[in-house]
Amino acid sequence: MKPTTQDVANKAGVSTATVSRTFAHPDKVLQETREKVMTAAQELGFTISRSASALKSQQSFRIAVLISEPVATWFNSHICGALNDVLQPEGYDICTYYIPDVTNRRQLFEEIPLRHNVDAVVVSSFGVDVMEIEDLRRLDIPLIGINVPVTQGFSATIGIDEYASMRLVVKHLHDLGHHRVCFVCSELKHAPLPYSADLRSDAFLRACHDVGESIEPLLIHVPREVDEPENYAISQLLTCSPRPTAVCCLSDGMAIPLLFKLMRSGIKVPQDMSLVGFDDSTYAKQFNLTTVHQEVDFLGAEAGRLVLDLIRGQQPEVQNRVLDTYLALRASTAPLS
Amino acid sequence: MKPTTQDVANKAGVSTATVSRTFAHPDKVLQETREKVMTAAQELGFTISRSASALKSQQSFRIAVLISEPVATWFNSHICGALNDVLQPEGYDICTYYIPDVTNRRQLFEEIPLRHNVDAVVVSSFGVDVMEIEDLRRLDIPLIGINVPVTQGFSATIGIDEYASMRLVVKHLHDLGHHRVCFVCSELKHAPLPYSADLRSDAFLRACHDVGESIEPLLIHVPREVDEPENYAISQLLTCSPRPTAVCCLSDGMAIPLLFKLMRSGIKVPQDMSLVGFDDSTYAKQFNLTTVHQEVDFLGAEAGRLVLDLIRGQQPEVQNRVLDTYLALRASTAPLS
DNA sequence: CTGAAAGCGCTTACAG
DNA sequence: CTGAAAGCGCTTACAG
Repeated sequence: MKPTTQDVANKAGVSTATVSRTFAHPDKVLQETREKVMTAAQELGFTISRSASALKSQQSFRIAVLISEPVATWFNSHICGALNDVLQPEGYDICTYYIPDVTNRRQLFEEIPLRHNVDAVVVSSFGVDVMEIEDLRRLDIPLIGINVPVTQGFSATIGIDEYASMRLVVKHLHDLGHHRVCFVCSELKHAPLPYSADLRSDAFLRACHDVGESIEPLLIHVPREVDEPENYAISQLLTCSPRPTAVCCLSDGMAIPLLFKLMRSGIKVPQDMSLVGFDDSTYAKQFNLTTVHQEVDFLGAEAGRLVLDLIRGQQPEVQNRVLDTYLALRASTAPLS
Repeated sequence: MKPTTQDVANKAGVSTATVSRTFAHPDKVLQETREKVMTAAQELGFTISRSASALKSQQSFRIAVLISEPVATWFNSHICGALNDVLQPEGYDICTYYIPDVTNRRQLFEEIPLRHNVDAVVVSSFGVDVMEIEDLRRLDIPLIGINVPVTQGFSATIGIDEYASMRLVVKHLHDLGHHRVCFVCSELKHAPLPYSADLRSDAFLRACHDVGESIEPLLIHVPREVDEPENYAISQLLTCSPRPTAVCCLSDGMAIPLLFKLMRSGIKVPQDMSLVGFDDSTYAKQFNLTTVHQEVDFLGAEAGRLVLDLIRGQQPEVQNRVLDTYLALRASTAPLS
């Protein structure tokens, strides 16, 4: 009942080879023949079987995306959406593998049946250690990193520059006359991975140092197990003496609730305290939050194009590409009064 | 170089049939044999080829998820994540197809190579018209609806009851003594589909009607093309005379920015105006927003289980399942003062 | 440009 | 419980 290349071939009066070519390499088929085949295919409601194509052509048409936080997260959902937008039209499925735990992660890497079942692996926004990279490289397929802290071992990477980004923030606050600047570093509950948070707080400290003596950096580190990180942070902030006049957050996900809680506690933003986020994610604009904008959809789309290039055996123009971020200047920061 | 069932069979001293069975139906293989096979497989780094399994067993191990808004949306990202969590361990990939336009949507339905390339189709949160349902039914695979306004034609559906949910909201505001209650209905820019928004505002009106004469419903309809819906809504609200004392929003995505803007414009929530959202999505809790809570992860997971049941030929216990929602009572609503 | 033919790596009904 | 064997539906190198 289900039509095959054979059925189409019969109907169009050609061989199955020609039917196959019509779909896979239309340019290798005479236009006239192509039209006969397409007509026959349409009438039969024929579509190429992915499994058969895959088996024969030794591709799986699947791309694994490794994530360490749930998909239902601002960053990951945008990355996965953008990857899908680029890869689906080219015939590739994206398959997300959520690997929350760092502890037995290497074991998980082995359990995921990646071997010969995916055409490329994308690592989204977490650090992969040397051993793990080796495991992945043994698959002998392209390995693409998005916002990975260490680029070594990857076929190609793309991401933002944490340090340059934090420097934008620190510079801005410095220009506004702030001296006591605090960084709120809240580790995501679901991302118990060593790098990203540390990386950004390090970047903050380095940026403060580089901007000059006049900045007195402060760090608030919200433990992972805390239920209401913004309340924890605010308590810490209010007990600082002297109180910082500007606060940077690891992400908008921290900054936005903090903004709300500060308003509630009578601390005016930006009059009493300047506040800066990171990501320019949901609501940042509506809440007038000054934040670091990262072009996450473009990041995902370009990563998708890297995947395609590498699968097709083309070396990408830039192996480790760095995307610019910019400071979205809004009303949550103001000169020190 | 790539190990096949044949290689494993040779190494383990069994037939390929036994290797295959060890992976597909371990219970049909003697434990001793199973162990031999697994050892050989491990040593060779063997994994079953999905394409070959798929081709031979006439399954595709792919589930299409049709969405009308981007994945990078609160609802869709949670649904896709939950579906993946349930279906991936069972060997199924979920493939999201984003169908934004209602205009040539039917054509798109035909272009998506679903035929024989997916084992089930999930429609997430949009209305599918009669013709489209027919197209999908012709695929002759399970058709599952999540929060679909019309359940007819689906193999099974699961979702919340819009009317019951809005009734919770209206009842609550009524109990608090509010009479002039406004519903802000902002159509999502990316979801130019007829149903969901209309459905909920209808539900609101019906709920108002049913709760009694004393409620005077008001509707603000934010046009799709408006750039800053919350500003549009607030302008409309402030020009109402007499001004409504309570506002319900189509979703938290509207309510949360509105809450912020109201605070900014000196209108105190809840003292001057009560505010209710819908979804209980990101930040709703942190912002003390009274809202309708829908258990979106559970919804997605249960939909995944429906998919599995139907693929396996089992009729689900309930064909059209309705999940309860509840009113998350928080500080954005208060008695009329 | 097109066709005949081999074969990708599994699965499963059948026989033992 | 296990094996021999057929075949799922394509693709592609080769020949014409």
